[in-house]
Amino acid sequence: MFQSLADPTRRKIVERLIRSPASVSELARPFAMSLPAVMQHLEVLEACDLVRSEKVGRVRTCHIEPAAMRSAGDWIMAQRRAWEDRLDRLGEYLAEPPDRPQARKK
Amino acid sequence: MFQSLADPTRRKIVERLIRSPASVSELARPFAMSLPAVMQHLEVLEACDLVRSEKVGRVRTCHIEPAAMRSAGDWIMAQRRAWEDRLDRLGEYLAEPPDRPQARKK
DNA sequence: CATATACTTAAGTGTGTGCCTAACCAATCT
DNA sequence: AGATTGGTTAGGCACACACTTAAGTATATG
Repeated sequence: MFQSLADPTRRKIVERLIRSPASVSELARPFAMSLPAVMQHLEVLEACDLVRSEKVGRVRTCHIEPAAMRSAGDWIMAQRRAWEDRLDRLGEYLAEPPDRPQARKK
Repeated sequence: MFQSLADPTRRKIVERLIRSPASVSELARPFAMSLPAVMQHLEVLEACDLVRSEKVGRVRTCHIEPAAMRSAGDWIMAQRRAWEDRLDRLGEYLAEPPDRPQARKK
């Protein structure tokens, strides 16, 4: 999932698809890149359920599946939250009398 | 930044550092991996400002820098928001009379 | 001073990733 | 039917990445 969003091309594709669904060649047009290359990016995005696509006639239309996006957001938010909790605990600690050994190692 | 979080080892390191700062070898201990390997992960994390570290005596202590984390979270949140806006607009569209050509191609 | 500890640097290796070209279907259009 | 359009498959190539081992360097410790 992060692996997937690690590539800038793929992020651009996501940004594009957020605006509206699009066909493969529509997605490929803005990039200075062969069509197969874009296809492979789409495969990656589909593999992690960020994007889904259906083929009608000869055109495949892709759209976003926001559920996966949420899970990546969740991880980051969880880390951020944990960090803020830690800051809070640090605040409490600093509020206590400063001469306390408590150097408990291992 | 996403590139950085793409690696599971690196995510584990971040999770560990969120709990509290730690030395390089402390960070390395849980992993079945040589110390230099962990160092390289740390370099990546520092390169994108997710982690910072100072050396005192012979031990280097690492801690998180939450600002960078926020920026990745922001991107995801922006996408999520845009998606929700889009759903809203779709709702408005569906509320309109359904017989409208508007097939504007190219 | 000698040894152990905590990193650091350097160099090398196997695998993965992103991209390409070329050839190949399968719907549409004339 | 024949040409065009939209997509797919296959193979290959170059570089980046995640490691490794081996050999440092600097700071404690006995």
